[in-house]
Amino acid sequence: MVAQIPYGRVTTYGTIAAYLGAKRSARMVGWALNATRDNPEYGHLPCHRVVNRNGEVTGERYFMGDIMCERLKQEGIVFIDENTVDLVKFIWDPSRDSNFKNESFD
DNA sequence: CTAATGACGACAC
DNA sequence: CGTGTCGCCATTA
Repeated sequence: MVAQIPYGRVTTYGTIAAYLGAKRSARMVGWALNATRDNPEYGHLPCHRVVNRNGEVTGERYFMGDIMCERLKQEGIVFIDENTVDLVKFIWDPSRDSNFKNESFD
């Protein structure tokens, strides 16, 4: 799912969880991403494009250092704060992406 | 089995 | 709009 996030866009844990049908499992999304951390298979995953509901790049302090913020800025994401992106402008809603809409995640 | 915890979210103040 | 609470689900102690 995270791998489908378009360049220059971000999405939130809740959005992903909601789209997968697990609206109340936002934490699980973070947990899932955490699992990819030491998993070489997902090493290339654009996890820096996943932020929390407030647009805060919380994972930054947790494990990737400044990598996440730097890559986001590099992609044209506008930060409204030290570690907060302009979620209103760059939020990516999977249900509004025609290329992604047809994927099945039952 | 119970308690605590987390890359979180919604809601009440 | 910052802070406090409670809910969530999987994992771990």
